[in-house]
Amino acid sequence: MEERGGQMKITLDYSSPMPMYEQIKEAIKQNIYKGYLENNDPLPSIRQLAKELNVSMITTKRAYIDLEHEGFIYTMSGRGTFVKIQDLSKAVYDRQQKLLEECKDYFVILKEAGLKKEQLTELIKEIFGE
Amino acid sequence: MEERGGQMKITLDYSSPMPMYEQIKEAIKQNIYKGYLENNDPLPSIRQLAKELNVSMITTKRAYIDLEHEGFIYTMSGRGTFVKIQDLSKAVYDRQQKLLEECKDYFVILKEAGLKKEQLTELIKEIFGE
DNA sequence: ATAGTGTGTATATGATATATATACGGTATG
DNA sequence: CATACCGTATATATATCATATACACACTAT
Repeated sequence: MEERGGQMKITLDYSSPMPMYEQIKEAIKQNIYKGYLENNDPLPSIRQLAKELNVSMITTKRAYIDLEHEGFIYTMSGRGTFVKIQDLSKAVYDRQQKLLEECKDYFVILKEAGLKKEQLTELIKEIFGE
Repeated sequence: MEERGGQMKITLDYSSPMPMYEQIKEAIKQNIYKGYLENNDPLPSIRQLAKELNVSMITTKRAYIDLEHEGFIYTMSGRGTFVKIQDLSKAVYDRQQKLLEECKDYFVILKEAGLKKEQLTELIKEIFGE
C-alpha cells in the first residue's frame, strides 16, 4: 500500500476557539507553502486523518471541501484526495502580498492604540535579527 | 432628562464575521481608551442603543454583560450602565503591552511566510511616517 | 402614595455553525 | 467477484448568535 500523506504533521489544539476543520486547513496549506507537499501528492484519506486526529470523518471532509473550493487540492471519488499546486512560487508570493495587506490594517490599529514606531522596529529586530 | 452616552459613535458592519455584540464591545472600549468616556459617565441604555443600531436589546445587553465582566463598566438595575475606569493611563499602557505581545506572535508568522524585515519596516514607515 | 416613563432582567425561541455516527456508493486488485 | 481501501450522503446533537416579549426596579411629577 502506497503511503499517503506520510509527510503531514498536524497537531490540533482542541481548546482553541479556531474550529478544528480550520486548523486542519491551515496545517495543510502550510505543508503546501513550505514545499513539503508537491503537486498531485496524495493527502491522507479523510478516514485515516480523522483517526489520527481523533475527530470524525465529517470534520476532515469539511476541511478538504474548503481546500478544494480554494483550489489547493482535488478529490477523486473512491481514489483519494490530492494536492493541486501549479506554481508554488506564485502561490507563496500571492500569500505574502495578502499578508502584507492585512499587516497594513493591523499597523493602523497599533498606531491608533498609541504604540510608537520604535516599539515595533525593536520587535522586528528581535524576531528577524539585526 | 440627562443625556446618556451622547458622545458615542458606533457604526456596525452587519456583514462582518465579527458578531455584533463584539463590535459593540470594541467600539465602547475604544471610546474609553481614547478618553471620550470618563469614569462614571453613563452609557446609552440598552434599549436606546439597540434602537440606534437596529439590533435587539439582548444584543446590546450581551455586550454590556461582557464589558462588565471585563471590568470596563458597571450596571445599576433600573438606573443604567456606567463607565468604570479608575486609571486610564494604566489601562492604556496594559492594552499596549498586550498588543505588543500579540504582535510578536504575528511577526513570527510573517517571518515563517517568508516576508523580509525590510518589507515590514517599509510598511511601518508608510503608516507611522518617517 | 402613585402613575408614568425610563432603566435593566428573565424566559422562550429560532437560525446557523461546528462536530458527530452510521449507512451508502465508487475504485482498484488479488 | 470479494475485499479492502477510497469518498459521499443522511440524520442528529450541541453551542453560538440573535430575536421578541413579558417582567421587575428606580426615579420623578403629580
